[in-house]
Amino acid sequence: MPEHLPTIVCLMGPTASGKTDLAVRLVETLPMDIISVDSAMVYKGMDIGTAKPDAETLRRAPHRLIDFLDPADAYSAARFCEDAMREIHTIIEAGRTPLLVGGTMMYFRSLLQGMANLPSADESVRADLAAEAEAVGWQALHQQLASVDPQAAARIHPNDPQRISRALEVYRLTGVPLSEWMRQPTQSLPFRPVLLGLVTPDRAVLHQRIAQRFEHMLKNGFIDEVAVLYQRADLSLDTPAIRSVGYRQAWLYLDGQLAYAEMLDKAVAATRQLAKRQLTWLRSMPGVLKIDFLNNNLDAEALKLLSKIHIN
RNA sequence: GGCCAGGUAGCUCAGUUGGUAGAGCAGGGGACUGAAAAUCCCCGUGUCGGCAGUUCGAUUCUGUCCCUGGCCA
Repeated sequence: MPEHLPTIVCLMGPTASGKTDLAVRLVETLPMDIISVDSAMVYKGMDIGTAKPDAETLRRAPHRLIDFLDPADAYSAARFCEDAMREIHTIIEAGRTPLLVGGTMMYFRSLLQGMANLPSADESVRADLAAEAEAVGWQALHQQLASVDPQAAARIHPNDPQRISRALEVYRLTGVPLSEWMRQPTQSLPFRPVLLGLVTPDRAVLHQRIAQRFEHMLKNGFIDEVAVLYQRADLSLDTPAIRSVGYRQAWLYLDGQLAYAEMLDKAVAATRQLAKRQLTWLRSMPGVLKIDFLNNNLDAEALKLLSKIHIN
């Protein structure tokens, strides 16, 4: 890729791998500014459970794209791309290098590879589809999809309501099948991305950290944080924000559907599963420089990798 | 100490009228285009508590021992 493009650095990794800590230390020594790539930290009032950096940390290392959205509002990969592009440009214009940090791998992929110019979500179409599914089942809607967009139907599993719904939504909104939309070329990224991935050969240690961190969250008032959300009439288990790892289980606990110990077990398990999916993304993503986050010279290692690249 | 119920996958349990066993959860791998911390797909060998007996063959029947829970002393 052309050398004259401005550099952006992407620091990726599974939950509890220490991304934020490393990023904060990096921006203290390098002329970089942090953009968060995290679908849950965007929400206000969701601090403890998302492991959002505290006020003191944010003063030292400001994060863009956190803490600006109400939990009742839906965010999306497309909105992230717009927001991130805006922040990236601002940082580059200031003569600095953007450091994109987070674990929402689809946001990274969308930003780096671009997205088709699809219509955004439409609540009323979604409601119609959900009602139809209630009546005839998702399998029937999958068949319906097969008749208007065989390509999408072939790649979307009949048991995957979310994707069946989205594909039919796009077709109903535009009269053009999703597969057709996705054929349009996306414009290439006007930056030179440097990809760093925090990984470790020892999954058991990551699991341990995940368990410890959730217990720490509980000690720090996580349940109280969720209780505030639970009291709101406009939030439910159908709200994307409330479906987040930990929040969903705490919600069920507050609702009396889970005992405390079950809530703890299930929340920790859900976090492990999230980490596994993030690692799957990381393995499939080309060009990622991997760093073992259990390495005791983590900072030096990261700085060494960054010293080899030209930052803005 | 006596009686009863159990001891089967990491966990909770099902099952085999005797032909060496299967679900859920956990775990592993994968997919992923406006919900993505979401939503899905694929993956099940484990001395069926130990030992002995009956049997062509025992995880299954019998005996005995060990362990756990309950009731009675």
